[in-house]
Amino acid sequence: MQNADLKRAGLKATLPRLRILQILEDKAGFHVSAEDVYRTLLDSGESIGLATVYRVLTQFEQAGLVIRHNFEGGGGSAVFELAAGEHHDHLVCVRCNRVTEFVDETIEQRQRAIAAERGFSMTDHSLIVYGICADCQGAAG
Amino acid sequence: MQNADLKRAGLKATLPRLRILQILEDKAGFHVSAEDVYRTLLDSGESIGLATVYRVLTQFEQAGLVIRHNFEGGGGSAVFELAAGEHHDHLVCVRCNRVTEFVDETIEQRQRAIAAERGFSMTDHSLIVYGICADCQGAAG
DNA sequence: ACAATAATTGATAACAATTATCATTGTCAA
DNA sequence: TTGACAATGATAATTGTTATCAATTATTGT
Repeated sequence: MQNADLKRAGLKATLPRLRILQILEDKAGFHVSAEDVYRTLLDSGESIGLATVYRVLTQFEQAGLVIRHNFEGGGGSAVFELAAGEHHDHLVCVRCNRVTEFVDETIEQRQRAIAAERGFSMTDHSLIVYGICADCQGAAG
Repeated sequence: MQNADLKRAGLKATLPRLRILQILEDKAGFHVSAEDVYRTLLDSGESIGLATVYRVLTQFEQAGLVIRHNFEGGGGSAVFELAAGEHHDHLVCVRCNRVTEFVDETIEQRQRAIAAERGFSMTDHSLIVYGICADCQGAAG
């Protein structure tokens, strides 16, 4: 139950937060911007302020519920995804902006090793491979 | 000679461009923002417009002379480094923002393999490991 | 070297994404 | 239920960056 997820994160279970969490779950596996969330809520008849969307997404990020990405392009806006599940890296199509996820244990190990070698205490890491996806290669371009 | 570098990139060898290229060379290995470049020029008595700095850095990026990064934090501003030399990835200290570079052929290979497996034609990739550097771990925190 | 031509510059306005402000509203523990 | 305090939302403010456009400067042919 989402209510509990929020409490666990130290956040009061307010309507806007529940709504936003719901949307993120509905779009699990996708990457949405604050504007996307806002529009989706307005379109479904809900009333919410854009500032609240930004605030809540930031709170969710700090609580570890969602992950924020700053992919190249994308109009410069950050995108968010539910943090549920395993860590993963991203393949981003520079034509259609579609995002595919992947996990590679060899890369994970090497990253840990490299951080350790240099005395870094790793807090996070971000690997993004940009390219043109199979579909977009087929299409004229 | 920098003059030739610019010509080769299809850019006229103007004073602002030469100055900015010089600064990037002086700070080779460092990562500077547009604002940093602007301030450095003003401090050394040069006269330049901020718009020109942004424009020139973007042109340099398109010409392949510099690489733009959007690290987390850093006030949200992009940083640039001279593209001279080999491709490399980055370790960023989340405390002091210092950036260390590294190359790992195993990771490079896996990335290529992953892109190929999914039918992606890789155009670029970005790997950033965030953590706390040895110095900052030593210091109180 | 010099004038013509087209690109470049710089001051500033415009922009987009995001954050701060603050009066009003909602949540929750007692 | 109610009081205390956090959350919301409308909107102003900020920040990093890009567009505008008249004035300036680099190249090219002579």
